[in-house]
Amino acid sequence: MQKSLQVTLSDIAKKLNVSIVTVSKALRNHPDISSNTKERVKQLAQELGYTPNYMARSLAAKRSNTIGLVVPKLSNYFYPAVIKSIYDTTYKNKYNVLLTVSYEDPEREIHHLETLMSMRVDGILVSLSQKTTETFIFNKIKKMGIPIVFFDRTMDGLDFSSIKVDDHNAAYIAVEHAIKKGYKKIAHFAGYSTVNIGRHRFDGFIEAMNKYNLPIYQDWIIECGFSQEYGYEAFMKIYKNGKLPEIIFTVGFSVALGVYTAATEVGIKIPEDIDLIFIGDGQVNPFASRSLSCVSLPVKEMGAKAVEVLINEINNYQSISPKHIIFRADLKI
Amino acid sequence: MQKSLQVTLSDIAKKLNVSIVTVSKALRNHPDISSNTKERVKQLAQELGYTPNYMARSLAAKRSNTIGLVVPKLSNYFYPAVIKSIYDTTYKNKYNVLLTVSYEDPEREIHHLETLMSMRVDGILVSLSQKTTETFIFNKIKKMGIPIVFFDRTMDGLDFSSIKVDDHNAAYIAVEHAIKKGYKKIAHFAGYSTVNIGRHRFDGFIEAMNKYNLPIYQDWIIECGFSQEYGYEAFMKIYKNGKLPEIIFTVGFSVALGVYTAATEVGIKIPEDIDLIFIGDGQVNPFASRSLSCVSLPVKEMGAKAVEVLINEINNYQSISPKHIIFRADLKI
DNA sequence: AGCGTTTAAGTTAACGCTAAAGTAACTTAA
DNA sequence: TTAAGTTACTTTAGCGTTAACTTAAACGCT
Repeated sequence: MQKSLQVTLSDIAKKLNVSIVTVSKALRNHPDISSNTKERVKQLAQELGYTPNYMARSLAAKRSNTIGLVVPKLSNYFYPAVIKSIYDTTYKNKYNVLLTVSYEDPEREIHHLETLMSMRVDGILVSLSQKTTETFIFNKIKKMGIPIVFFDRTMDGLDFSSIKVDDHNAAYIAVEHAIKKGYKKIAHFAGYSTVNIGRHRFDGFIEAMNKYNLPIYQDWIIECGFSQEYGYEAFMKIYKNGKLPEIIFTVGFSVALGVYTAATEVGIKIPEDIDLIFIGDGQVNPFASRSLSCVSLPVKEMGAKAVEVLINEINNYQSISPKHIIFRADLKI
Repeated sequence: MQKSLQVTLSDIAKKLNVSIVTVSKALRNHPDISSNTKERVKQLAQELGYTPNYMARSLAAKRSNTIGLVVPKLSNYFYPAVIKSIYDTTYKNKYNVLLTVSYEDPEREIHHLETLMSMRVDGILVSLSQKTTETFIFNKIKKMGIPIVFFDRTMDGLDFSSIKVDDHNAAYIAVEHAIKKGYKKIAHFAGYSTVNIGRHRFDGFIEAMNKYNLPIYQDWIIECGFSQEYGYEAFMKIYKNGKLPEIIFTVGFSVALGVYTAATEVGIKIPEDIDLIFIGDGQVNPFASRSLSCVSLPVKEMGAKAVEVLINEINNYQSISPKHIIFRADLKI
């Protein structure tokens, strides 16, 4: 119990009277080694509680079999869902993931990116913080030969692969669906126009309304945040105004939830009195029983695709040209 | 551009005509080096875009300045909130965090723990998956000399430090508060009794009821899950039964939310017709405006304490004796 | 028997860095 | 005046692995 706490290849080698390299190869199932020796090595490794040292391995092998992941936050259903998908995909591909969270802070984002570089990850997956403006770090990463793939929150003008959702189209689909259901008085509880998602979805709303020549009432367009409280407040606001729409299209699930709460509170039934449609971002739709429609983002597919593209770039680093993949949302009725 | 992509200490050393070690020390602010040389080294390192190789550093220094974190999931407000707190605390202490998620799967949990060991983290913070029964891995980690601290979800009979919340007491406080407000007919929407949290909170409920000699109606005790849908269903169930309590004590925030939704849907006002009290787990209480009470867990404090205890064990590895810290919840009115 | 091939190892030289132990040139103190 | 620091470096020796090469024996074939 006083001995060095870490069991190394050399410990195993000595006990078995073979060379260190033989042990290393045996544990990695290298064809050089006879199945007999492999067995003996593995057996002893197991007994001694050998745990490979990834630091040493990565240093020697010049690859870490690890990818870095930077997300802006963990709240909201979206990120946990994408993360799950990314985890599952990397797990299948025998990569490890280093997950970091920037908490929407560009400084931390850079810090994490530096750390991932220092850990010599083989590739990096990034969803940018909302306030990120500085691109210096990404060029540095590129110079180091580490491929990056952006997903969801990307930045224009960067020469890296990106996986995005067509928010404009998602909103368009939602509104078009509402229109085809026969609604004409359509309200939109939008996200902040300063945020990409909010803006794109708003634009999609406008496009659909224009396409079908429907009037847009400013009173029914409420720019609010993405969370439940905002939906609640927004609904109360138009409720007090008195003039009610036939359907409300909300930027996201949480806002819809807020609307639902507010509406039931004042005795308005959903979807009978006022219908509701929203863009879902990963969560199971608990409204399903109440036959609400939603446009759902292919969250799982996005995560998987991001990993796939990244691994591909890792394996063909010399010859990559940035791919830009845009997912379209599905209508769920 | 064809040159080796990674800038190393040796590159800097050659250009400055000093030894590698001088560069290494200069960058780490070692007192051996004159401030003049330090400046020159740092300047050049910056220019060349030097990024330290943590693999090599950890290997040589035999410490990684990194701690591993294993949580069972990312959904529910609780974990993201604790993670944030852990991040903030480690950041201040100049440690990096490797965050992994077991997704309540013991197999993945072990996989992640092995990975963290292989990465030679200096210490590990674990919140167990619900299905974990095997303790072999923890003893292995101990043998490797890596300290572990459990938080929130711990396991009895393990000789490691733990940071917990007194769930029993939290429930007791909640129920006692209800009783002191004058309520006698108290319902409890409980979590699964197979889950620690659910059981402990249930016990706390029972204890308070007994203490104040209040009758417990089986019909008002509904064992359900921890999420919104369950709260909704549970409420509908007692609503259909016809006999309504004065106040409902729910295991968690989400269940309370479900109750609220269900109640408003059937025209019962909260808190006027039926009051509601719950145990909050990190989320801001959006009911605040409606003057509901909740018992809130000191999530932030827990995360910070867990890190503090772990770092202490890292620094005094030879002489540690497991600490068991139990946080008590606060009543928020 | 002689030759190429296969199998199952072993040897050597890194990977990029740091701790520990020098070293040489200057101080300082009694 | 000289032993004992101090300052600012350098040298040496790894940390635990792996890639690339070398070696030795055994095998099959002509």
